[in-house]
Amino acid sequence: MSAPSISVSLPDGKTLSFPQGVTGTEVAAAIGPGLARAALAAEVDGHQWDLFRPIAKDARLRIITRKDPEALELIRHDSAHVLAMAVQDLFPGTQVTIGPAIENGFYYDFARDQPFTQDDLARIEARMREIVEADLPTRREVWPRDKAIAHFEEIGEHYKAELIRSIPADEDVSIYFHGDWHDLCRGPHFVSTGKIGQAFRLTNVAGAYWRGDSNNAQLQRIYGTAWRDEKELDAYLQRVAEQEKRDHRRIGKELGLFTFSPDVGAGLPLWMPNGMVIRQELEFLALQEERRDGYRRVATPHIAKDALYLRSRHLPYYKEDMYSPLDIDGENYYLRPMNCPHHHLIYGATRHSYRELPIRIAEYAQDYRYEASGGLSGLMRVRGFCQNDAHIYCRYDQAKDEFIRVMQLHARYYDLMEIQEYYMRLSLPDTANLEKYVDEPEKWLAAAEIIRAAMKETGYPYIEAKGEAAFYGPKVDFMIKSVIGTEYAISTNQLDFLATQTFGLNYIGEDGKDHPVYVIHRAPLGSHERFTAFLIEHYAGAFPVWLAPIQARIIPITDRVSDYALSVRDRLLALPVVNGTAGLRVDIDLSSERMQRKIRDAQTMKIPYMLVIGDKEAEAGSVAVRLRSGRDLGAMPLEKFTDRIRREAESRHDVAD
RNA sequence: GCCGGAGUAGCGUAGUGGUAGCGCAACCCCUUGGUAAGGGGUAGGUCGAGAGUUCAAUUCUCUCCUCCGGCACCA
Repeated sequence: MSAPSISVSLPDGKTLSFPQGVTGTEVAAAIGPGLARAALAAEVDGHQWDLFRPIAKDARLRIITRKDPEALELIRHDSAHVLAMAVQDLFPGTQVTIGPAIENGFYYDFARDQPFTQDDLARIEARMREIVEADLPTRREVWPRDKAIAHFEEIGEHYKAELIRSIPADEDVSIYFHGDWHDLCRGPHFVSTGKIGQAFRLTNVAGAYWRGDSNNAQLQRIYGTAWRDEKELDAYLQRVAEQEKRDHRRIGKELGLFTFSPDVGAGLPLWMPNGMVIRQELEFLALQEERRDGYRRVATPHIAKDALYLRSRHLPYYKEDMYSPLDIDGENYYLRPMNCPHHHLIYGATRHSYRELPIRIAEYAQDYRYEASGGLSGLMRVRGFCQNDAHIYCRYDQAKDEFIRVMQLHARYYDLMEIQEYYMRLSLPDTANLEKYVDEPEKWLAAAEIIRAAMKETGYPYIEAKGEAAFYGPKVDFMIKSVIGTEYAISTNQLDFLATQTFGLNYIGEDGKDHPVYVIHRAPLGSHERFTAFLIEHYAGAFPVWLAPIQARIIPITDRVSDYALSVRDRLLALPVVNGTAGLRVDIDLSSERMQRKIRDAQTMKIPYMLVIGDKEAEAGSVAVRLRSGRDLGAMPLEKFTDRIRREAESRHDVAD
């Protein structure tokens, strides 16, 4: 079979053929410079999945089939256009703005005074299906910029006109027509609306600022999801349903992990006994790992005077995001939003020789930030949280190796928690917006170099992002994915060259003189709050033994064995466990319910082990072990069970079921 | 903070301009049962808070609180 060719229809009715992969430049040369601007239809004999592509630079004209990753993006982008068509059809006077393809689907932002309702959404979706059914042909035109501005102003599309105004004056713009409807668009698009297919859904309406700026007017954004076929759509909807089932807010309630109260305040979680177990175990893990890496623990107050944050320079940057100060004896005390300044004071309290460095100061520390009310979300975004914080004070020549050690510490945690997918995001200052950062260009460059070198050396995947740095230095965030693929920004690490100035943090070098220290801020486990939210989703609440709030529940079948069952519990509670903060966590169900019911209750609580005890077990001095997977291990001597559960708790690795 | 939606018992929910039901959980009784819901009964509500309209408000209006979906923000 010969490769399909691309035929280009010219305005005068002639058709030219090109092989696949021809570039826009080549086509332009063949049809003449005058025509390159004209309407251009690229089409392939007998092929369903061709597309329009502007003749520009070296863009390749090629056929996109359903197998191409690009096709999905086209389906979504075309869907956004069809959504806008449907909306303008049903709600005249609504202005269009932008509508891109995004992960899983698309959206379109509209300017309209009246809000769209759920009912409107259903009507719009129905209209979209008709437009797809009608299979309207796509046509591309290239207009001079000024003509486009005048046109869109004339038809009342002021947002579009504004968009075009930001394009350089000598550039042309492309306009895509689907039937009579048209929109400014870079393309490409399919040749007709029918190519989208019907595997799409409108999902929700939301507010969104024009051009992403909260000083601008707010538009109405309609979101949709779109796929190649029903099967993909169903799989996606199922994934969403699974995410809802694993939602940490829901499971947190079901398992009694944490709660909130309007009387305490938004974003201030109350940790319940079961949730506290997870916090304690995480903290104990950090304690062990950090001791291995030479950290020393400190404890510092939750409040400080404004003087501290003026000195650290946090106050001017973040005043709006801090709780209002307490006025005590005429002085302003702030709830601390971070621990860095406190730790700096500890470093600075003593003179340090170059021989002592690096000095690593660690604290699981409670912080308070007055986060915007609309951004709060379960344990993911809170106003009171407890950070796995530490600061490393080191020499310039040690910074890279220290940074590498920090990243390796992350990897150890991820390994332990079976986090397969993660990457680092290096955040540098936005060069267009430099007033947000400390003005020390050379130090920025030097710090960025150290971090890049460290990241390269570890070999973990990373990306770079502009404009996300801390004001005092570049930042490396770790992004991790749960088993169902949701991404969490879980840990943040920075290389700080400012603290040495603001807090006078130095060390005495071999030459007997003072030298500045570099400070590494790091928090591999992030906060208890967010990390727990992640773990809940990751494990769907079925925590491994070392984290499980209740590790084993004893289920006596009859009252006759109550005494034996209680003695089993007491023996389990008395066992020392090396890694556990307080031995095994075991309870007993002495209610008069039937055994089946007790098993169900334990299952619902996702307790790893159920120890069923009846006359036989009491007689033999054994326990019948059932796993939450449903597997029945049968009766075994208590010692055999304790060996297993202790090994699991101590190693932090469950035996495979 | 902004746009939109919501708040009824511990949890999940129904409902109405004439002050509320259901399921699960809780408690009591019967049941002593061998691996995911035995049966019966009892109790539990300032219908998120405050104000207004009304003869009468859980229901309509306003303000506040809290939550949800986004946006903006995220040291």
